[in-house]
Amino acid sequence: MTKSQINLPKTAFLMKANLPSREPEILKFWEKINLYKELRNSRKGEEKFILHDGPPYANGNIHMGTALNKILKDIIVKFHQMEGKDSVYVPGWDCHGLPIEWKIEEQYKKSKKNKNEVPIVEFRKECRTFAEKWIKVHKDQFKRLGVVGDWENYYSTMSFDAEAQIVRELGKFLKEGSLYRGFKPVLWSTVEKTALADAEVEYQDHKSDTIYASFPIASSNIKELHNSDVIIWTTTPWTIPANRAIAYNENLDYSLIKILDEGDYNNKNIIIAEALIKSVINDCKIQKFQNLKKFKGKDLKGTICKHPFFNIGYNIDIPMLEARFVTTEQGTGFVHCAPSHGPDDFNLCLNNGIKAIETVDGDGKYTKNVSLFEGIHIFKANPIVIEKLKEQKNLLSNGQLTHSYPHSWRSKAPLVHRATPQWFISMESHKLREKALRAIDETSFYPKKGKERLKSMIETRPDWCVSRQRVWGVPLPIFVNKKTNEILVDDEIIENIAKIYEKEGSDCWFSDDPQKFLGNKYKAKDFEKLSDIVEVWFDSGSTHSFVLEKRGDLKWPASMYLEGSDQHRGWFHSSLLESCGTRGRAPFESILSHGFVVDGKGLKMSKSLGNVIAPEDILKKYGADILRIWVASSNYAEDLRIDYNILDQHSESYRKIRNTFRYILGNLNDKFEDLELDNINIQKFPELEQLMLHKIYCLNQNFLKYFKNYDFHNLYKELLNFCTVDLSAFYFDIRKDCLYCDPVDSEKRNFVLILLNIILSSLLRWFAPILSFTTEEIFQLIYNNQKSIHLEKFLDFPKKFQNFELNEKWSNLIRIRDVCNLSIEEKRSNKEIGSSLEADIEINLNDKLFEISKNIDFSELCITSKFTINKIEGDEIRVKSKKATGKKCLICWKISDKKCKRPSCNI
RNA sequence: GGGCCGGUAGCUCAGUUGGUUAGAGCACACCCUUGAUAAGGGUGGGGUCGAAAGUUCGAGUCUUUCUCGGCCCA
Repeated sequence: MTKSQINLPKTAFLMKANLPSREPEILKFWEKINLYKELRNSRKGEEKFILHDGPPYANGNIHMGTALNKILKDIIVKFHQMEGKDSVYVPGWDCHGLPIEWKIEEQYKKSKKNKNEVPIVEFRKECRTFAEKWIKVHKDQFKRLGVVGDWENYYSTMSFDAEAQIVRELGKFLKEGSLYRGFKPVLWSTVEKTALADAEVEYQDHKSDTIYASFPIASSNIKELHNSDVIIWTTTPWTIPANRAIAYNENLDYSLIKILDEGDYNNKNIIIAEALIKSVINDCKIQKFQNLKKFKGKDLKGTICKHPFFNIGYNIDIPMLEARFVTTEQGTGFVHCAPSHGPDDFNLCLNNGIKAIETVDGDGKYTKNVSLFEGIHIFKANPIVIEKLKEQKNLLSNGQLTHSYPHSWRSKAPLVHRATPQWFISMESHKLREKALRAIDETSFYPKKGKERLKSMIETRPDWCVSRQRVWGVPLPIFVNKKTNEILVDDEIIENIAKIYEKEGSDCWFSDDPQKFLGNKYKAKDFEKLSDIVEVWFDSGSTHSFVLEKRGDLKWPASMYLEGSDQHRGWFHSSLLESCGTRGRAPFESILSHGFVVDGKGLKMSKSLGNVIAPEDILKKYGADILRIWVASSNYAEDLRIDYNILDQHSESYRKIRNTFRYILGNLNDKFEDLELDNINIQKFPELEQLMLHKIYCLNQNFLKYFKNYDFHNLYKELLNFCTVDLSAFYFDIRKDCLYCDPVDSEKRNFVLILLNIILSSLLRWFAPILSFTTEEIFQLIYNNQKSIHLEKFLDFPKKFQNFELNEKWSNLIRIRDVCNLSIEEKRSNKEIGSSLEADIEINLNDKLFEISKNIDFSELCITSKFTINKIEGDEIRVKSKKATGKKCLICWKISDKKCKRPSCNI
């Protein structure tokens, strides 16, 4: 009977969230109302916030890292939208490149198709179809996470517009002169006269000639080394003419040895690694020698050698360079470096300003760049090199060795590293490095440490090699004059190519008459058309040009780029260089980088460890909002841990939040009223409500502060604590009495309802960017499927909510309340009382606290039936509790001797 | 192997320029409530701050070494 006399909460909002099945319904709603379009309309003309999407590679299902990335982007985009900005998100995909080529080749292998017999254009079409398929898959998976964006008009690096613009971008480097032709070693078959990819290489045993050769030292900081020889060991004697440097390891110990045997090396001093003395002595059959001196590798710094052929036209300095790839596994502890014939050699030399040149032609013959050897085939050169070394008395020993060596899987012929023409963007010629470093300084980084990371990479990186000998990509739009060997630099031609690509894509480069691209201005027969493609980092590094600049709904530069921390060497890096080279500044105003997803113990996820969790598993078991909580509550500056235990904990927090909403909705009976916060007359409110308004105001300030720094884990924690500490355990608990038992027309109760409205309205907005689905579910409930929460703005709380004086007073009252709770708990554990409503508390306070407590109803505050308050000296707070006496009111459940103020009190 | 970043309760995170007994929420335990009930309240236990050494009157905080992990490079 009495239940009908009180106002118990009633709501259609169920505690059971059932997110895995409810969320797809909400997705349908967003689709139905065309949320993305509505979002744009709602912020027309407002300041733009553009988070430019780093394109994922269109291949394979998404994993936790991608999910994290997209959710974090979505959270940020939504925050800015709710802040009132026109916050546009255009997703994109990276489509060209080797991984897709491999997938298609794999399919060929399965169906026993020969790739070489398939026309390039047909092959490329299959790559395109493959990428399209995965874009579709990704799109659905991203949408399911609650990510809102322009999914209908996404961008891709393989769209005709993109391919055209990439050509224009390259044209800019070409015109400027910073794009130059250099040489870089690739694995080459002299039989097929072609470069081979790693996947096309087979390792087989091969018998090689080996030599120990001398490089006489010309100058060194170590006195004793003057007139000594550095000894190197190699299995490719034919690369000696191309030698330009010698590598050592600064951590190794080296020894200077005097050879006492008769012969060319009689009384000669040589240096080798100490750890390899024995093996060299054995190998070279040295009988007698003497140890002269030991020294550290690092002391070799600055040493310059002469080429073994310095007397016969090779009068060049051979610097000694520090390199970590030098080990004591084999050889002498010194590695001979021919930048044209080895990747290690190439990189080391490039970093030290020594460029590779074309030393061997496609057939395997030395070019005119190699004196003494021009025209000789490299596979016939070893005996000649050995002979010449002997002649010059720079051959310590030679022999043969059978070892594993790369061969072509098709012809089975041994392969060589051969410097082939490649296209580079210079870091120095037009001050690209300087521009990029300046641009980094002008960029905000979240977290700050990203700045140094990117900077140190730009500081040391070599020139950017942008050409690849593959087919699935944008062709390098370059013609070389057959007679003069000069590169054709002409804006008109570049623009002509771009225009053609805009219409039909870049496939035609491989199939159509070259004259099509050259127009009437040049004759195709005078030029060689390149068949290289642009490396894919240039593609994605150019997205700012064909997405941000080209679309009217976006702006250049982007407000933010947001990716995993590995992209400091990837997309952040390539975008920075591309943009600084073509536009003199970064394409972004800020960079946010996040760590990697690891398992609950901090280990990386791997199939073999069995600790992989797929986003799909989480969506099925928990729902996207739980995953979004995980993103928001994790510190993305470090690696992010995830396992089912962690997710369980977050779903518990979710339930707390959900129940907070449910309490409000229940007491409002799902009837929500929009209130004009400025019109609220605070003075009329009970103090407790005034205190809550102050707390809301402060929370919002912290909220804004955290949001400004993209500090979501602290922001989320603040919101969660508000729900648990301030609302559930305090305000809601205290106000149950008023909400349930006071008459519906009571003034006090109405004030409480106003507060609940304000709290609901605030919480919905604060949480909306994170709990995108749940806040929408509630919004639909209170607005009867009218509009979306995501179209709303954050509330602007009037300054008058702030009341530090009141807050100070109430923090003291809460301290008193805590002591009361302790006292009540004591009685409870003695089994004297159960519910706090059975208690009668005697509160003794010192002067100061007594003063502020005068008008306070502690029985309301501490949810007891009775209280008395006295002034004491000595202690600050002292509370005694006893069991309250009297009868229990059936309405408010308070125990009293006399009738309470509730109308139908039974006492 | 090198460079960079990191390790604070079971979990997610706070912890100012070194300064009382290292905090919060969740989880856990016990109790209460059954009018927030697939809820709610109260109380409580829980930490060698990755390890060791050093600087200092005093170190989670500064230095060094080690260890474990992550990213990038080789």
